[in-house]
Amino acid sequence: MNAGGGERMLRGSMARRQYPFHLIEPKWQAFWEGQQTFRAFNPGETLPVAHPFAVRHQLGARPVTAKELPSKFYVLDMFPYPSGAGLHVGHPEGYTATDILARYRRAQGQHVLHPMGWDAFGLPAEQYAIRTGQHPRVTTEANISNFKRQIRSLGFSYDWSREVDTTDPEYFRWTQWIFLQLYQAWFNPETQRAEPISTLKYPASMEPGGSGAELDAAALEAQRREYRDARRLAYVSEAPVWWCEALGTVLANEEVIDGRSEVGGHPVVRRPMRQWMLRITAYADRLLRDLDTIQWSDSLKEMQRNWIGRSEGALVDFRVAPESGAAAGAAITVFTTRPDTLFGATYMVLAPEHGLVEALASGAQRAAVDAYRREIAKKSDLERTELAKEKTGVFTGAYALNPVNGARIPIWIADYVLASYGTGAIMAVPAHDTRDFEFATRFELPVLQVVEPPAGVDWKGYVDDGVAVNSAGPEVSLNGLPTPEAKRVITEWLAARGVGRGMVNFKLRDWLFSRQRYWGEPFPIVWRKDAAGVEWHEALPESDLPVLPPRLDDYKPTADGQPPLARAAAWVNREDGSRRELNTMPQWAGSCWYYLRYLDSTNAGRCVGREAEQYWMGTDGQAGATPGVDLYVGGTEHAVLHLLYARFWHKVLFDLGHVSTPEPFFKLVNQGLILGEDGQKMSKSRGNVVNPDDILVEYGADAFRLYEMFMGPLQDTKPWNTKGVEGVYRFLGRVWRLFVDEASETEFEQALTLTEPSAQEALLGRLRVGSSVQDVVADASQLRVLHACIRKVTEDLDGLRFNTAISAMMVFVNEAIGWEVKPASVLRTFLQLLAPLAPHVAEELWDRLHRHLGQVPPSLGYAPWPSFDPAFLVEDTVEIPVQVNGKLRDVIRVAAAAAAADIEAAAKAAPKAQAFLAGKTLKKVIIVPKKMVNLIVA
RNA sequence: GCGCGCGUGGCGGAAUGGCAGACGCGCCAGACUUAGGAUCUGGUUCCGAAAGGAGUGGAGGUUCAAGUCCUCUCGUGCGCACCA
Repeated sequence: MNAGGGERMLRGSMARRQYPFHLIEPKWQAFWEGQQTFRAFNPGETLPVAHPFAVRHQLGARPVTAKELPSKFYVLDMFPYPSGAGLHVGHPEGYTATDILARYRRAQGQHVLHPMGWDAFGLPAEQYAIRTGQHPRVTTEANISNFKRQIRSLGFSYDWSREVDTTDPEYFRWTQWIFLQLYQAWFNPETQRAEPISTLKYPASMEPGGSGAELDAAALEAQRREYRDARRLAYVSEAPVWWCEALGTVLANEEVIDGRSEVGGHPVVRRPMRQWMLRITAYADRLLRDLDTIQWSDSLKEMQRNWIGRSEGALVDFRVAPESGAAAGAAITVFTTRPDTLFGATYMVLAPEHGLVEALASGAQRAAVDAYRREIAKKSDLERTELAKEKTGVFTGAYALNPVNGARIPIWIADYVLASYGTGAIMAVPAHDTRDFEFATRFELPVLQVVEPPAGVDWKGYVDDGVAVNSAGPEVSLNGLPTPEAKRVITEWLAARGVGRGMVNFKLRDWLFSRQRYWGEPFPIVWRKDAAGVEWHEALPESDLPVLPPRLDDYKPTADGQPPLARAAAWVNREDGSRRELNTMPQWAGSCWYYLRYLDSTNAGRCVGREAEQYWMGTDGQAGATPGVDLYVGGTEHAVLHLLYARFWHKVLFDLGHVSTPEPFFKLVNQGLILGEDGQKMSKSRGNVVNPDDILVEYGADAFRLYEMFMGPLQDTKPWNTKGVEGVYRFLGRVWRLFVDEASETEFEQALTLTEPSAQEALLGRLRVGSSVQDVVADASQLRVLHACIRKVTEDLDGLRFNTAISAMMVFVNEAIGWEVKPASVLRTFLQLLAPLAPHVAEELWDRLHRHLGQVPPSLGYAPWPSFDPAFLVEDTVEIPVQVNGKLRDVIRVAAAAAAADIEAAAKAAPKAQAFLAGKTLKKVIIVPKKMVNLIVA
């Protein structure tokens, strides 16, 4: 906190501080740190006897067992990338919400784990290093320390003893270790889970003494190695990847948006390179299914479902017609979700990149095909999608035979068919597929109806279910069958004939896991050459972990396009002749498992200890424990990538027995975006960025926290309005004045102006609680106001409705400020309600209130959460609206327990209602006790 | 194009099918004050002097009663986007 800045603000736009937050906030932050108030304890730890958690739960003096510990509550924030720009107002929105929950649950007696850390590998620090030669470690540490200062200034109750940093060798040692688990595992399709690679069964020909006995031992092992390496969960692929020249690295599919890099918006091109991949596709089905077992928003689940993109259909083999040149007789397999429309296929389309195109292009069409392919190859992906309005393609000159009826159909190539989805080839059914219809129209290809839509709907371009027509071949007929039935019949027929089979296809691709960067985790992998000169890879032993990156003077890729690690020849070339892997892992790696490291962040022997993992993930038999993280809060920008990758890793670790829950994050909430005051997305170029530091100097952390929550529902997108901060700031000022004696306040203010900032905190002692605060019994109306507030705040915090919880506290204060005598017990309870949201001012007033009463203040953070007594909320009489024909006409006050007949009589007697009853016949009376009465007249 | 949200005062927003607009901002009036951009009190959906009428994007519907449920429609935000 910058006291000088605060003084400047006082003389500037603000006339007067509502209360001395600038002294209170650092004071309590220092107190919490000194007391380690928010430490969470693992089973087996010995708690300090004086720690408020130990006191509350009567633990301490000896190691605590998991059974003795209260029920766990793991509330997690998405940890930030510590950028040089510092915190923006979006970060603390989620952090404030989780902090409120953490404090609330502690008060309720739960054992709260609320950690924070740093996702600190990443491109900006590396690019800065390239420009300046400054080691990314230096930049990263400076940024972390700035972020930490900012986060601490907001008074969040993190257990900093569990802080993690993905760039710390003691952290990424375990990131590398998890990679080795992936490397040493395969996905067994029979058990549908990952198993150690040692359980992999080899084909008979590769078994020693099998039909491959003619091979020598080395050749056999080479074969087995190739077979094995092709099945690992971490494997090497030569497939085309997205290369970004500007960033000097490849990117994952997910990091490429419209043909440009997600980071920086640089152009990317498709290029074949040797890359590490992770076999996430093996988990597609489980990643999809298990969404049903977790509490995420529907929209988020839907995004993940779309990304996984499951579709059921069939593979169908078409034969290339005999006269079609070099490829004659070859099979072209297509994937279709509509095998029932097979009789309507009037042409086929292959992706321009399809492997058979070369052999198919014949005669007169050869030149056209080559020209088209050259044209497509030149286009960036961006152009390909932009130009998608008009479909293009060329005829190959070849024909294929439809397996159902032998029909001879032309084979085209077109870029509307993607090489990377399905088989890269389709059968085109223009009558019942929009894209095929557009293409067929453009190139005047025949359109043949095979589905009869409901009456009145045009069959041309009809893509939904109907009844099959014109679908009879020599051996099979679908005519008259509804679409689902037709699909089933034809798929069975294709399978029986050996020309097709049912198939489930996914959009999800394997995860491209290597990057040509310096500032990331090195792979624990080396490369060797066998006797035949074939390169193969080998895992380093666990004892070699962590594999540290080498020191470099220059962080750029080498002149011949090698990653920067290649510059460290002494590091790359090992004494035994092997060479280290030059790639590093992507930034996602560290964030895939950080929530596990928090559970046991200093464990030197395991990524997470079993007992700690089972306690905090709720699988050790605690009654009602949530399986996994209880609440995970973060932005939607991670809806697919981080959350899908982390679920994938977690499932692998689960299969291999390292964690005990199938899903990591049980409940997840996305906080909404905070827009600038102009309603536009905050950005430097618009000049509408709000810096939390500025708000803190002027209004303090408590007002900032309160405002972030008061703006509206956590999940909603909402605009910032600094005037709104003033509103909650004034509220805190009223809370302050509820307690503090006016005369002492004035005296304090005057002393403040005469005292050096460094000595000001001592002046807080001059403030006294006002004489209207007395140790007296509260009256019924005061208790009603208090208990209504307890109920509302409790229910709203449970439902994450922070905005309405704050509103309820405002209602309480607006009432209480008018009381001539304020019962200390009522104010004390109110401070407990306020504490999770505005902890600093609550602590200060809590402390003063107890001293005022001559008591030693107990720990506010661990004081049991107040419960409300419905008895105090009961009112003798209630006000209920009187409607006539459904319209509000009057309001009557009746006894809460009034009989229906009495209510009816009172309603009829209500003066304003009577005016509408006069001369009418009463037809019906509807009475909802304590709610309303409706008189129906005609 | 497809999928998922969301449309309520001047603004942010609140309302288990039961008094629409809680709470806050802003605005208006008043009190205190040398002063107010501090604080306190009252008012503030629209039309109307009032009585009263209208009102939750629009049009229908269900219901004694609809911001809330149903159908259609318009607008808007987000996600995916030639995924066969």
